[in-house]
Amino acid sequence: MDVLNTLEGASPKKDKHKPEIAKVVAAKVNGVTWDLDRPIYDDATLEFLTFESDDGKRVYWHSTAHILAQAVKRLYPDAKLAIGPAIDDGFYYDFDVKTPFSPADLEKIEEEMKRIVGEDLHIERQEISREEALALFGGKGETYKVELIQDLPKEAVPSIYKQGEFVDLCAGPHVPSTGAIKAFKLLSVAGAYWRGDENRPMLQRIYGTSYPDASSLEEHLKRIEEAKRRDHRRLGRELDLFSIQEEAGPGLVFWHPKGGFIRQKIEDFWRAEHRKRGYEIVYTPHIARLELWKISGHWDWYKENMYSPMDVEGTEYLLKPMNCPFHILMYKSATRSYRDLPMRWGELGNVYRYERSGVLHGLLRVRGFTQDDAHIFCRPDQLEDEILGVIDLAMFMMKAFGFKDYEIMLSVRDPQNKAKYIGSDDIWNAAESALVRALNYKGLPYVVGEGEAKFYGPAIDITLKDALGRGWQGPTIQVDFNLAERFDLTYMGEDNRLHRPVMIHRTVLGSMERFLGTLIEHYAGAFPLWLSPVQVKVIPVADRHLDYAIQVTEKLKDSGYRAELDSRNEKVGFKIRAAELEKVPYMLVVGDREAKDSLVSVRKRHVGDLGPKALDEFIRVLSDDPEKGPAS
RNA sequence: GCCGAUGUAGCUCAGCGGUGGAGCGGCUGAUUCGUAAUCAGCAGGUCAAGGGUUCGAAUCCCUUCAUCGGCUCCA
Repeated sequence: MDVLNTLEGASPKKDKHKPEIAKVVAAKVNGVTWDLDRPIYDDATLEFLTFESDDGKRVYWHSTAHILAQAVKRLYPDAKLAIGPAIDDGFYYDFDVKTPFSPADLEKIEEEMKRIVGEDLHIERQEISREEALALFGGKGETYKVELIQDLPKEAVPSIYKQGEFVDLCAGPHVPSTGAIKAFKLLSVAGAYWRGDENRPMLQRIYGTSYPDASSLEEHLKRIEEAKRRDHRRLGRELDLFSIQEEAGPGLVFWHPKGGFIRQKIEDFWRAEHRKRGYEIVYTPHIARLELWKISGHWDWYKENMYSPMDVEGTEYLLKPMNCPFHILMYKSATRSYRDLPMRWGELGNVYRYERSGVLHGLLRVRGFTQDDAHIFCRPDQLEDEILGVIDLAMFMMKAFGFKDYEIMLSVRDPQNKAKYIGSDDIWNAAESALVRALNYKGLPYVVGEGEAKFYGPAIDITLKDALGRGWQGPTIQVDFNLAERFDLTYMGEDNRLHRPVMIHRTVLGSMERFLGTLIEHYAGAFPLWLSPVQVKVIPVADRHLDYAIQVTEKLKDSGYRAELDSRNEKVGFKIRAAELEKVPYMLVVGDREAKDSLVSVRKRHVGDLGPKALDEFIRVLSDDPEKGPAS
């Protein structure tokens, strides 16, 4: 085969559409990412990749991971290499080492990496046979690499990348030399199981990121700081919204008055919106006989998430991890007619699930939480419309809380492990196709998540994107033909015969805890007007303005706004600062000037002084505020 | 649960073998002030819990609990 060309000789400078050559990290040849010095054997479409593109970033970060591995091998020759991919905003590399890395080790490794970058080692691709690859890595004692080679698909040709003394098994591509990596930082070290399997060895994973220039790296580090600033655990304490108390137990949430207020506001909105859409609100108990959970299948399929039974006069009871069996029992409390369907029963249901201690995280992963749950019982011919209705509601809710972007996943069974799920293939296929039809009807793009289904049915799971572009677990819509079967649910059809209803399990917020946690981070604690526990802070300049300040506060309260007076004996600046830190949307400064003419000096959160206004005019400002509340 | 780190006043943190410190917050007093911190005084801690080493432990060791960063798992 003749080599027609390599990209080394290319001179992209001649073409203004091509990026500056120094910034090119790799190329795409016929759509496949390609090393710049890898031969091209045929006519091809050619595209240059820079760091600006997603593929380019991946190449850049992956190359940095190799430099990390090389540095680790230099400093710790006994370390065994596992894998080192690029991730969303950087890279990691897993190592098997006798003693875990310390933060001080990271600094040493970083120093060595700088040296490798300084050496500007040429990065060379080479394709070798499977036997050669096994001999090469086997000879180095790289047992993880050997396993990877053995697991390569038959047709795959192993490729290796060399830079100086370092060689790694890798599909590539990579930047042309180590000197291309300009700015990088190792961020953290953590344990990670080999191939994500908790029964296999725990490796040491080093995370890092890199950029073509120092200022971009700096920006990235600032984004990490910004995320820390928005951390709902921190804001929850600073804004006095909620707490989790060691004395009570981990994963159990205490809603303080301000957090409770926001939660209640959301719940009120939730209930009103559900009633409007034909839902009825129900309440059910927190415990039930073990026998019920056996019928539902939870005892067999969900046991590892449930707390141990408690003895009540010789009968075993379980704390509920889900609400569905209760709604099913209610369904069975009467004979249902086809005319009754669909029935949509919503409940803000408190459920308790056992979560392993290491996974608990603020409000986002707790042991007791309130699902904004609902179950729709419908006829098979109504199923698609009902799914569409839930999708609409979910979209409406996300919009109401300012989430503009989302990702949709169709969660299906793990094809390798169907024993984890109840029900026949037929039933699962029917449920899946109902969800797919609804998504297609709406023209919504989605990815398929194998193994992401619930034990009783497939689902549409929606991930919300917050103000920083981070993804959060949001609504879920699950189609279930199984529980109706297990509980022998029926309705009387038009034909005077008994039929089996279909169930939809769904949440549109997820859980109050997780949703509030998400919302706190999304808004950075600065809730829109309608959710703010305190909407207006009235700030008198001196004691003699107290009377007028009280009048203003009362007038606002009478107009239906949540106003609070800061009557403390402090200077205006102090109270402004306090109100800003409390993230109150509006502050009203009242002094001699205002008291004289029934004015208020308006200051808007994050914006500053808006100047004096008549009190009535300010009330109009409030009622016109776009954050006054979702249209409903 | 696993790997690593951490746990000192309500919060943020210093102290790291010789009988507990700061700032903020809180309380009290003074000040009456115009858009992100007025001044002063006072109170507040079995240094996460339990055990050990030591003449002596917040400090060293062990166990437990909790938290944090991840892994696995999830609303």
